[in-house]
Amino acid sequence: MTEHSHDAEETGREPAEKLPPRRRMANELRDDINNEVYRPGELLPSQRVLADRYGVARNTAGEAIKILESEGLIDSRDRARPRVRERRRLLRLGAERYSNRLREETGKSPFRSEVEKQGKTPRVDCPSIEKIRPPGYVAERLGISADEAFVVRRENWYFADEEPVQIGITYIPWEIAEGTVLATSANMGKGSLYGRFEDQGHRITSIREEISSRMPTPEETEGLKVPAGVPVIDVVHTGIDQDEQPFEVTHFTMRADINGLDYRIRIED
Amino acid sequence: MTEHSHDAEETGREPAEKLPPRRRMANELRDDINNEVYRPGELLPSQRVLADRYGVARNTAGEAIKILESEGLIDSRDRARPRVRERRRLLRLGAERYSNRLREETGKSPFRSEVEKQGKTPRVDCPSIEKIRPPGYVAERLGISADEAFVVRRENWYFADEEPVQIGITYIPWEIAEGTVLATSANMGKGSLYGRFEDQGHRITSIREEISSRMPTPEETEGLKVPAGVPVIDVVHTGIDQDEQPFEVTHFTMRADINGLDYRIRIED
DNA sequence: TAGTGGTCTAGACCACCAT
DNA sequence: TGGTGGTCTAGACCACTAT
Repeated sequence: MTEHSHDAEETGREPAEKLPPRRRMANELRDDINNEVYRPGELLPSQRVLADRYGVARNTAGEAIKILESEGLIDSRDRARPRVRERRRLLRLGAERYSNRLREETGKSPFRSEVEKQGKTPRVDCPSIEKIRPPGYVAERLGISADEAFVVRRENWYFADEEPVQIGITYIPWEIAEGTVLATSANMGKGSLYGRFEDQGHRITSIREEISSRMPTPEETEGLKVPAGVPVIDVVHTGIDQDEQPFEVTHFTMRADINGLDYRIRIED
Repeated sequence: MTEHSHDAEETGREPAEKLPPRRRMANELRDDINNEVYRPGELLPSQRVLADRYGVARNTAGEAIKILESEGLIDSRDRARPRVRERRRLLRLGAERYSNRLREETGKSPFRSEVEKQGKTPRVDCPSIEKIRPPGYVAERLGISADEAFVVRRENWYFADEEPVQIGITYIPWEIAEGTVLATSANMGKGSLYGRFEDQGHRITSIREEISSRMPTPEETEGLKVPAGVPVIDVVHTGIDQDEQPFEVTHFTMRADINGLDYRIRIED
């Protein structure tokens, strides 16, 4: 005697009743979640209760739940009872974040403004600055040699209300960074990073952003606290100056449940 | 006497030996994959062999493999032996695909050009055209009422070498589509979709693209044949005309293992 | 036909957490 | 302290696929 409503099932799914138990169970639970029988934030019944209700072994119930988890519908942090995942508002990062005027007016970094828009407190950490050989894809985009050139690698971690949100690794040709705070200091001062590039004669004029998505590595899962069933978005950003020269590459890795991108682009004729 | 090399393990990982077997096993297999002990495209040993080698039950070996699968490192299509996944070249979709000049010159849709660049054969299917009430987010972007207005909904499936690559759902205000091929025909003729908009007096002048990423729904997994451990990218695209009026919204859903985005953007001062 | 992955079961032990 | 999820095991049956 189940308590849920599967009366007029009309989801156009599979052969229907020939599914293996864990999948049938996952399907019904998914429907219940989508129909808000279980609401966002709500706890699911325990595995033992569910196993009983569906007439399967506890193992099997656990597997059904794991299916939903991998779809991002359910959140099983630690050993807590699984909850229906709540959809989160996304940070919407756009290209205006590079606007020179905006930067000069507010002196504030785009990440900070966007986080504050959500009433949260931004924090940016710069745990390391190194002089290294550039990775191949970076050298390529900067138009330098991966074997001969050096770059400064700046690692940045971005937080909203102390929750890790994204990582950004910035690579700067050594010729540009040498002798400046770009090569030495975590604190970029007024106008932030792009303010300093301008001091060096590189005013950001256009950008290239290459976007892709994938599942996180275990290190990223750990560091960014990415929940199960949530991908990351990679953005390889190249800053280009008034002479059409690339002067900086930043590789962002962002939790996809918190971040999105929002571009408004003029179409060249 | 294992055959693989875990001599000088120096991955800065966990408490090391206190991990549960399935996780330890997954870690070692992952290292082997990253170190190309198992090469891309190569078959992994069978679960029974692995279970033996690692001294665990077959179940447990299977779970370890499932972990790597969910990370996108391994491909277990159907019941075939799992293979180390090969990284695929991405279709790089950019904003120049909306260039009016390009369209007029080649008459070719941007998707087609990009697929042909990879030496593959593009195909676009339009299985349905309907007149409906717009979903809320579409109405919002078109600046119309979700309760009173109608739109034409055109569903498009994109293939490369007969492999499904992405889906695009285009919504067009009824006022614009009414009485034109936009509302009736799968075949858009020369200049494709945007050619027809131009016939109606809407020349694409700027676009807005909102990008996010998530795991696919079961329907998408099925329809797009998304392998396990691969996310999808959502792009909500809004076309804006010479009068700054939105005239079309297209919602793309793309397999993230095949598609990427590539924007070059002028920074307005 | 032999081997594979997919799946299920029943029972077990653990660490953790709220009461 | 009792219930939870996490995990492992050993054995089993199935459908499919290579040979």
